[in-house]
Amino acid sequence: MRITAEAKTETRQRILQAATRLFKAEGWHETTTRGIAVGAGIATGTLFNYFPTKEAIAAELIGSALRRARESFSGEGDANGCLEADLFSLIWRGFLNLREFRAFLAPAAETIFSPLARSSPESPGDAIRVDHLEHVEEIVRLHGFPAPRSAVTMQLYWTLYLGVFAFWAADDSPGQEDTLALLDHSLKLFVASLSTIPVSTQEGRKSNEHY
Amino acid sequence: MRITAEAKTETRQRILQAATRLFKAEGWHETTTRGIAVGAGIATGTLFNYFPTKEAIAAELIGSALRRARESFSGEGDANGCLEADLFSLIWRGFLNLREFRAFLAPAAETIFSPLARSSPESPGDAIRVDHLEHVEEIVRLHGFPAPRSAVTMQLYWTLYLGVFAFWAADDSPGQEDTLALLDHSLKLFVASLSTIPVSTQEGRKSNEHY
DNA sequence: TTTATATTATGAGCATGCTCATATTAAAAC
DNA sequence: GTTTTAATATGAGCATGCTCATAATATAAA
Repeated sequence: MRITAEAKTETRQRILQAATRLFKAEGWHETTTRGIAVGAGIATGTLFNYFPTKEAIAAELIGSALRRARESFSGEGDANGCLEADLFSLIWRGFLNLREFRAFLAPAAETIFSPLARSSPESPGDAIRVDHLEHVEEIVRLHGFPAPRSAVTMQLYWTLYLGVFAFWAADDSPGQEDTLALLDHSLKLFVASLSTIPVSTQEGRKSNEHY
Repeated sequence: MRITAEAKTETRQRILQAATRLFKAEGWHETTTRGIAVGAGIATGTLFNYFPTKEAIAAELIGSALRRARESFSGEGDANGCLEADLFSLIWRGFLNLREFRAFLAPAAETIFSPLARSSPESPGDAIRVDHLEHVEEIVRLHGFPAPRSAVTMQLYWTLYLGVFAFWAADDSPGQEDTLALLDHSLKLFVASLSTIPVSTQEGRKSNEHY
């Protein structure tokens, strides 16, 4: 047995498809790795040659959905409003792309990128966080704010983002309008915080002509 | 076998003591329920007559530490600064009381009160969240703000609190000064948000003479 | 074609959180 | 003191995420 590169990516795809189907049909906790393996037509052990953990499978689904959202955001040149509007657009696009996963997302994401989980680079959710934050920083910079590299600032952004994310995952209001309200509110706070940096970590104080 | 009320509370205490010792010595994931049972001198099954889950044991430890912090806060009449200072004092007292658990707190709390975990009343961390939020609302009211019952507002508070909590649990800066900075910043945002409520859920707009 | 090698697939097996049928026992009923 | 009863203790056992020794096989070497 050697390489067979395309056979491997094919198996990988079958795993992701089976996992998607089962997560959506049965839920996160109810779906077993054995079940995914059967669905993909492989043995249990083989599954773990492709993904190190069950979480990593979901992280791949989530990550690629968010990647597509990011690409469509940059691609369509959607970055043309004020900072707040652009961040809103980026985040909301992400939610739209994750919509089909919403039902099982909360319990899955709990383990994948809980703020409590010390995010080590090997954690499946870490790449998602890093990618998202990089894009956000870029957008912030494009709007004339100095790079908000302060650990406090970006920590705060991620906290707010996760809060909105968690709320959205459980929001059954029509059109998720409650999430819209929370996202709106959270972004206002974040943008405001860019101009009101704590005294200890002074930066980003000029070029706040936006507010 | 009947009642023996004091024997039961004694066993309960032994469980909590053994759990504390093991969590601190071995860590959250490394500590097994079997180990706790042995440490408490009971059978594995008996453990689950006292606590429904492993998380519930940790939740009891965390909850009672925070309860003591709350009592010392109210007892000593420490509520005498501005709103921001009082919230700071309450939260920081909580951290001080949790200090001995800090090492294993992050992985434990991840499952106990992740924002992603849809908080059902039967979740072990739900009582902790509810108690804390009630106290915060009371403090906010004492400072002349109308009850911030808006779901958005309190959702936002809890998000910020968890963000600070998570940061604190992993913060190894001297004196946890980075946590101090983040907490300061987060509270400023929350207090500011009390006076800048989103248009859809209008409330809390008057009596903002504090800021 | 045959043999060797590197790589992937396999499923029995492990650890652990938790359950449940059964055993045990302290108090009530007699 | 004996029997009955109801609460509690027990540990074998289950489900599941994941591991690892072994089997299988596609390619390279001979």
